[in-house]
Amino acid sequence: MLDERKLRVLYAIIDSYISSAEPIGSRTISKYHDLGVSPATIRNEMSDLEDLGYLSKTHSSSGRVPSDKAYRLYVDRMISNEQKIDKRRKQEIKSILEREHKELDQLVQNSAKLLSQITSYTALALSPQIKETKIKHIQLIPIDKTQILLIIVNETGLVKNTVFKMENPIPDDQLLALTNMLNVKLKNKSIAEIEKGALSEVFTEFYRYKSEIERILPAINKSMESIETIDLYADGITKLLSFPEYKDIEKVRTIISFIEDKNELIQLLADDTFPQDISIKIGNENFYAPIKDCSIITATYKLDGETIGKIGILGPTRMDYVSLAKTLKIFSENISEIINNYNVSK
Amino acid sequence: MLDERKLRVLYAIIDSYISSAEPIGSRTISKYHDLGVSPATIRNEMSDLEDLGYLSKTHSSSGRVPSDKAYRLYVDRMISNEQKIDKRRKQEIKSILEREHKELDQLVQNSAKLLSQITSYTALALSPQIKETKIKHIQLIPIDKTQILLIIVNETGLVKNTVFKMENPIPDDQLLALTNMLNVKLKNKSIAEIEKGALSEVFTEFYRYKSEIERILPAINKSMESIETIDLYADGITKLLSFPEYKDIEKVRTIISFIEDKNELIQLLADDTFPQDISIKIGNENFYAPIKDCSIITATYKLDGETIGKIGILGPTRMDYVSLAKTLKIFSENISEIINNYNVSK
DNA sequence: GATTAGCACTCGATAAGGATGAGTGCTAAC
DNA sequence: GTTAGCACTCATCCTTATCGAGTGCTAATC
Repeated sequence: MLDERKLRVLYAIIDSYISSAEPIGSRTISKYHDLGVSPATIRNEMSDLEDLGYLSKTHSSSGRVPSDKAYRLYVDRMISNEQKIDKRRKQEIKSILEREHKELDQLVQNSAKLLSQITSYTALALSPQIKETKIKHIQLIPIDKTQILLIIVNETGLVKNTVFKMENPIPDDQLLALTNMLNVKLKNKSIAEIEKGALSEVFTEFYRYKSEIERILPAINKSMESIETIDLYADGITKLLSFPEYKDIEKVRTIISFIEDKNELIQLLADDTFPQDISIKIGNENFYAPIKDCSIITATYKLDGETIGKIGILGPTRMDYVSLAKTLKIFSENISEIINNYNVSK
Repeated sequence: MLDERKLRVLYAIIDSYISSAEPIGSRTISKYHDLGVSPATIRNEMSDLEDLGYLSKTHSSSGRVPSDKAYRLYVDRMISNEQKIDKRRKQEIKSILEREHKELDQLVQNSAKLLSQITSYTALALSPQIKETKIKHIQLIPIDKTQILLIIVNETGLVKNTVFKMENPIPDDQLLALTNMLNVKLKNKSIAEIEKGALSEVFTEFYRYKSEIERILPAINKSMESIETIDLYADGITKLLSFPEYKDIEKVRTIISFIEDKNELIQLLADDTFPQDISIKIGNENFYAPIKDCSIITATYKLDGETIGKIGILGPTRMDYVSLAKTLKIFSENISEIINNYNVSK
C-alpha cells in the first residue's frame, strides 16, 4: 500500500511543511529532495497519498498539507528508531535546573519555563502527585486555640501544609503525643495507603486518645484530599501567538482559554496513561475540541521508578516531533534524576 | 478654559466611546446626549477640545477619540465624587470568596479569578507581602541528617516553609530547644524586624547554643529572604484577546508577554505607592512601553491597616473606570475583611 | 456674538474587476 | 511506468470605483 517511494515523498512533504508552514507543491519536493523522479511522478504519488488520507489540499489547485494521519505515521516510525540523547546538552540543562532548585514544585515550574524558552513552544507541566510517595515526616502544630497546622514532608523533600479548624481546642501536650504517634505509624507510608484505611487502623490502637482522634481524623483526611490536588503550570503561552496557524485571534483565544481553564487539560494529561515515557497526541487524537488542531507531547518524571508527574509541549500539529521529543526526554530524565538524587540523601 | 458645555461634550464622547470603541461623531452626540445644541456647535466644541489635547482623530475626517488626558480628567472628577458601594453585591462576592478560602495565598488567587470573571477584564494580584506581618509560630523540623525544615506561620494564617541544608547535623534535642527559643523570642515580631537584627540580638543571649546558632543563622536568614519574594497572579489573560483595540496579534502578544514575564509588572504594581486605596494608571502613565496603551486600576488589601498586597485590573485605556473601580473596591475591602476577620481568632 | 443649516471635501471601508503565479490533473508521447 | 506539455483552478495582490460617516468652513439666522 505504502511503497518506499510513497513514504519518501510523504516524509519530504512533512519535512518541508514543518519548516515552511505553507502547502507543498510537487516542484518544491523534486527540487529540494533528490527522489530521482520528475514533478509529474511526484504529483501522481501525492494524489495517491491524498486518496490514502495522508495529505490534503487547502483548495483544488493548492499544494498538499500533511494530515494528522501522516504525522502519526511519521512519528511512529521516528520514535521507534532508538533516539540518542546529546549528553553534553543534557548536562547543560541539568546544571541550569539544579542551580535554582529548592523544592520539587519549584523544580517542575522552572523546568516548564526553561523548556518553553529553549523550544519556543508552550510548555505544560503537571505538579508532582505525591499521593504515592512516602511520608518522611508529619507534624501537627497548634496555631491558636482552634486552628491546627498539618505539615507533611515527603521523600521528595516536598512540603505540604494545610490549616484546619477544630470546634474545641486540643491541649498542646495531647497534640504533641498525637504528632509522635502519627510519625511512628505513618512514616514511610504513602498518602494513598493512608487513605485506604491505614489511618483509622492505626488510630484504633490508641484508646487513650480516642476522643481527640475521632475529632481530628476527618480534618486530617480532608487535608490529605487537598494535598492530592494536581495543578497545571503553563509557561510561554505567548509562543502560540507566533505560529502562523494561529494568526486568527478567535482560534488562539479558544486554545489559550482552554489552557487557562486548566481542569480539562489536567484531565487530558493525567488520564493519558501510556506505558511509554514519551506520549504524543496529534490533532484529533486530543479529545477536547479547542485543541483538536494542536499536538501535545508529554514525558513523565519519576520517583523510584514511579511516575509522579508530567512535562510537555503544546503547539500546532505542524511541529518537529523528533527534535521536540528528544528535548522533552532530556528534561524528563533530568527532573527524575534530580528528584531521585535529592532523595538519596535520606 | 473648560466651560460646562465643553465638559459635557467631552464626557458624552468618553461615555459613547467606552461602550462603542468607535470614533464618535458630532451627530452621535447630539442624538443620544441631549445637550440642546446642534451638531455644528458640538463640532466647534470638539475642535476646541482637540486643540486642548483631550480628543484626537484617527484620520482627518474621522470622529473623535478621547486621549489619555481626557480619561485622566474624567477619572479624577468621578473618583472624587463619593462612591457608594452596593452592599448586597459586596456581600454576595464576599460569601463566594469565603466559601473556598483556605489560606491567604489561595484567597488572593481566587479573588483574581473571580474578579476577572465578573468584569471580563484581565485581573492581576500581588501575593501578600508578609514581611511586615507578625510571626505567630516558628518551627524547625529535622527532615533527615542534613536537612532542616523551617516553618513560619504568620498572623494571617499564611504558612511559609523552606528547606535548608546543614553541613553537619544538629541533634534533635538541640533543634527542639532552638525552636522553643525562637518561638519565645520571635513571636509577634515581623520578618522585617528580625532582619533588622532582632535575630542575632536574640541569639547572643544563648551562649549555650553558640555554635549551633552560628551555623543555623545564615540559613534562617536566607530562608527569610526567600519568603519575601513577591509573586504575581494573572487571571483571564484571554479577555485581552476579545477587545477590538487588541485585534492586532502582534500588539496583544507584546502585552501578554509583558504580563507573563511578571518581573517588570511586579515592579510597576509594587512601586506605585499612592496614598489612595484605588490607583488608576492610564495609558502613557505606565512606564513600560508594552502597556503604554493599557490602563491599570489597582486597589490594596490590608492587614491591621497595613497594605500587604494589591489586586487590579488591566485592559485598554477605553474602560469603564468608574464601575471597575467600584468593583475593585468591593474586592479589596472584602479581602481585607476576610483576612482581618480570620486574624481576630488569634 | 453665538448658533446652525448647508455644502464641499476627506478618507477609511467595501466591493468588483483583472492580472499573476503557484499548483494541479489529465493526456499523450517516451 | 515515467514524464513533458497544457489547460484549468484559485488564492493573492493590485487597482479602481462607490459609499458614507464625519469634518471644517461659510453664510444665514437668532
